[in-house]
Amino acid sequence: MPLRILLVEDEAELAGAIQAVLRAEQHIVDHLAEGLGAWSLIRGELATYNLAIVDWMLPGLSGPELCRRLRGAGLTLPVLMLTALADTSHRVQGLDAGADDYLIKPFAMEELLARIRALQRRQPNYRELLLRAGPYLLDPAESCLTVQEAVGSTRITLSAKELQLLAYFMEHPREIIPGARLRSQLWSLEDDPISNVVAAQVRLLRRKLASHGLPSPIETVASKGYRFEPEP
Amino acid sequence: MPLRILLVEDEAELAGAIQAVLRAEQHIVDHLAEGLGAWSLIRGELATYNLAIVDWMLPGLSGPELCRRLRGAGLTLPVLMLTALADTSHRVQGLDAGADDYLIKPFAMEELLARIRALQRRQPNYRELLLRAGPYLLDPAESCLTVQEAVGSTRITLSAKELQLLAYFMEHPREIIPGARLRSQLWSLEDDPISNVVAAQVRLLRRKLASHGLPSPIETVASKGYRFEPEP
DNA sequence: AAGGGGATGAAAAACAGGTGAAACCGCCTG
DNA sequence: CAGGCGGTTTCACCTGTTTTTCATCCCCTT
Repeated sequence: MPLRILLVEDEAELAGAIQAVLRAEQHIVDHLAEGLGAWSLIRGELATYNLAIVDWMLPGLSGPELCRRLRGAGLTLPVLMLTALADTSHRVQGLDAGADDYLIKPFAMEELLARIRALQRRQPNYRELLLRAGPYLLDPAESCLTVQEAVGSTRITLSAKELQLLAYFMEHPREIIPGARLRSQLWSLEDDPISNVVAAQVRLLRRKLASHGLPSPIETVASKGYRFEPEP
Repeated sequence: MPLRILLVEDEAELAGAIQAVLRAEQHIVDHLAEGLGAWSLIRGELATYNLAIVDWMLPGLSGPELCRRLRGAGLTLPVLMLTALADTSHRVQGLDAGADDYLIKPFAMEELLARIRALQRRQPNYRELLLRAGPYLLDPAESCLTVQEAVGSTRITLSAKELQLLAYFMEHPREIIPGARLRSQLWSLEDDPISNVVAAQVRLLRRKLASHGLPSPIETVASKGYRFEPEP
């Protein structure tokens, strides 16, 4: 399932490579080059991150320092630290600061991905597979949706964005969700803030459901947002 | 839920952008370019602010100085300070002065919004939930009103302005509220002062209630104002 | 009786969101 | 490496709702 990841790395080239790889894995990535901004971004609650990848050496607020702050604020967000030094003394410092895992540069991208998966599995609230709301059953691993109907059920395979969107809706059933919230939670903060991606994607999702003969569970609440209504 | 926000920022362009974003979120915004005016505006009773966004560097009364004065006067109004990166070394000064949070320029507008939400949640009297007066029950999150009746109850969904207006009435039950006060509390001080938005909006609200078969709890006290009377 | 503030209905303006076509992009395949 | 493909985003335009304005009208106060 796609994760929301904060990457804090000041070497532009490495950062770019990591972003590309993570995005290819369908993750939503925000990138910052310095620690103070990361700190404020996480505190701001603009987006809910599932993981932070933090370089050891950063201008301003260093990686371990950022980590310490996070822990100090009571946040359990998994942190994967990147360090250029195989130095064990640093390792201890980092663990003290509250990092969850280490990767020593240079590393293979495959290993980064593996570490991320491992870290996620270790999460206490690690959501094993399915998400259910009313007759809707979402399987992020297969990225497909199964809907119970009066007779039998329908199975629909979803694209990455459709999955993310529907997952967010299903995690907040019946709640009025402003378009702007979907925007900040499901799209990287870096891209153009004036665009109607959200409306467009909602439309695609609605249309896909409709094309399978299902009634749309997503209603629009005029100038307030969208609402996912599991029961008809 | 919409907030009343005072923005004190002397860079015209940034100020404009911030205003636009906040207004898009339904907040009511007043903008000033210097600290002294802000000080007097907050002390005056023209409007009651839920939040002040204050630039660090201001002509006349500086941000921290304004902050200190507010605290000195015993006001607990949350203050979000904007600082240029160069001023971050002064952070401690700002905290001393009594600011509640910081944002380092440049920042993403989305982040500003998130900080504002976080700040509100931190408020001691933070009332996420419901507002009640007599048989009227207002739910800002759902932006709907539920009215208890002899038999059963009626649920009405409200638009943004209707919600703000009714909330204000319900917070001041039985009180005679001059139209001008609604005007200054619920509309930005900047827009055209000669217009009958208030009367028009009161009318819309009354009409909406009437259309659901409810007696109007809002009466007009000739040339004095309006009164919200929860019990019939 | 005059004047002012509010009430009213219609219309305009402002806005959010919906829509289809087209562009774009990474990826796979021939 | 070109071409095709599915997924995603953008664009320009359309629609429906909310909010404000405007031009009266009404009624209470002075």
